[in-house]
Amino acid sequence: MKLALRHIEAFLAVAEHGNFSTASRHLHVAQPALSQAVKDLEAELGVRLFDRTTRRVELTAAGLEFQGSTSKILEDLEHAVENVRDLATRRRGRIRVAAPPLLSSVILPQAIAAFHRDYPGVAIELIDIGTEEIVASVVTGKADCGLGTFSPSEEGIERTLLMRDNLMMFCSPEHPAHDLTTVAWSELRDQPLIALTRTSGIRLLMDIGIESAGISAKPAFEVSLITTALALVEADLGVSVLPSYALAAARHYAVIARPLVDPVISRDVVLIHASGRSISPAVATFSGVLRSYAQKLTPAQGVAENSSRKPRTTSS
Amino acid sequence: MKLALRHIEAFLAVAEHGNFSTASRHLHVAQPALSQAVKDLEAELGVRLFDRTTRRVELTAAGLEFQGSTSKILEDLEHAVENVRDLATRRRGRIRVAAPPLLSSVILPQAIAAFHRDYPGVAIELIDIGTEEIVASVVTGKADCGLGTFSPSEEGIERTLLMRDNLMMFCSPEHPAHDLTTVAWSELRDQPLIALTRTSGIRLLMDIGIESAGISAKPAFEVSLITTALALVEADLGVSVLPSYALAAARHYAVIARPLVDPVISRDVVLIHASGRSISPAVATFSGVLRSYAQKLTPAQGVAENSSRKPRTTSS
DNA sequence: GCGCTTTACGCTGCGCGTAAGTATC
DNA sequence: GATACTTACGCGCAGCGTAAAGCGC
Repeated sequence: MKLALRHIEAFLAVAEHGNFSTASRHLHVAQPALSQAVKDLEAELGVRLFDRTTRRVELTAAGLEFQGSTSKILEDLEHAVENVRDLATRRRGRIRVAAPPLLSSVILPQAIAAFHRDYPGVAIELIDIGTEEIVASVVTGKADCGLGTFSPSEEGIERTLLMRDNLMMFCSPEHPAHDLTTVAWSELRDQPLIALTRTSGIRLLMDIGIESAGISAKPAFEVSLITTALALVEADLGVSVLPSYALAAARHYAVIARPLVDPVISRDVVLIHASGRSISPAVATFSGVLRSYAQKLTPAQGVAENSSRKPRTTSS
Repeated sequence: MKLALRHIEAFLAVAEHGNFSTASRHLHVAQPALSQAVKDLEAELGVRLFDRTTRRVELTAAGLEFQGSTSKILEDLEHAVENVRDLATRRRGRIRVAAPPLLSSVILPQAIAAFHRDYPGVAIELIDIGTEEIVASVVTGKADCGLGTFSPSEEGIERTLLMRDNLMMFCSPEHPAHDLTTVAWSELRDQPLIALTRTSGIRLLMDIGIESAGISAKPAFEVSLITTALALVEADLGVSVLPSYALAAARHYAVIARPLVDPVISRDVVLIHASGRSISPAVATFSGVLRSYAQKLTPAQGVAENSSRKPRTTSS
């Protein structure tokens, strides 16, 4: 014979109701089933738990003691189950998302805000670190998921494409390029370049573009924050090379953007999580929210300027 | 689907061992049974508890949390079961036995000592109160069992005969009655009587004997303690009427005893417990110990004197 | 290819419900 | 005699074990 929760539940129900009949109705079982269960439990414990005639049912000393301990235990178990179910239903949880600075300030804030509206119990921790540290964070488990652009050779991660975009040139509306539809990399020759620091993934792509165009542009400025770069561009101190989704970050600046061609350098922004490790329900849902926000941003692809501040239309 | 202890146990075993195979051996079940149990549990909770490939099995965040709570809960349950089993095996428990002063000092000390040797974990509470309060104590549950002589009209109690004995006259070895085999109640006429107080059950029986003999003996002394009565008897200040088992209490006194006849007044010493209420395992065992000690005392029936102090034999 | 987990499948036995029995008030 | 617990009995299904099939190393 073996102890099971049904035994405890039967016992507690009878103890609480003071008789078998109402307890059986409360448990949605036939009354003889309860008699059997309590009998089995008593046999298992070797003690009589109830003093019962056909007229009265009341706990023995042993039963009283057993009720005290088991009722608390069963309550704790309920809470444990409830707590882990809360994880499943996203009523509770934690998401640690690692992302590079640009993405942290562009897509993530809105996505996090939207997710938080729907699942206020889930704590979101945003780890804004350099792209090169993101894969390591995810693989070692310091982060649950990560955003960015990663080399296909990276191992131990699963990828989900969020969006694909091309690099664009950002410049002041007064810049001579403002009437161009596209800008070739070679046209950056002799332009004062406002570049991101070398730890940036974008900087690496920019260097590739510049090299493939056969020019050797030397950055006039090197900044780490995209906002700094945009401010410098707005002041017409030079041009910058940024992904198209930087437009979202640029909407408070008087800047325009033009697609860079020859070559078109595209960049896949993906969501990654550790392969082999299961994604938590909260992360799975968050991933979906992120995708939808990324798609909202994707139509911006090809938009060449910041229309909110400079209501001037350019041919796409 | 319904949560059962086997699910929790399966989960915890796998979590502890880190793989299904060794866990299954440890639980003495086939390995697929574990897979099924864990799978069912995960379905019930709506969360994946393990990240498992065929090569590695490790807890998810949800699983880790669930392990923390359930392992403690299952441990508590083990303790609860163990504790109530201790009651069954008499490793633990409590016996509250109500007894009148004489019995408290004669049979009970030895029986309690013997019981305590075998079951040191059982606490024994000796409630020495007047006979008239004993039934009430047992019926109301203030005591688990009671000793004494009770009217057959008493309700709500179950009786177990411990011993039957007759009233005897106790006197000094120098008393004229020392060469009598028996003493008739009528011979108590004009004897200075050392009586117990009216709350004593023995006193009631004595009064019955005196009345049936047609004499009207007026007590010279009224004492509440049997030891006091024996001391007075030893000092030859009078004779006393006591049950034969009082000899056991009298073994330190220089007193002799003679059976009282015409009529022989017998007294059933019984163990009682509340009817309808189940007797605890400890009380059941204690009852047996008491019976055996009472039987050891019963041969004393008819022994007329204290042989240890006065090595003189009297015809039975 | 080996060792682990999972899936498939048949069977045993547990536990439920229905029905009859028993005891208490 | 009414009511509530217990015993008896048959059945369905949960859960186990055996066997076969994925799936990583």
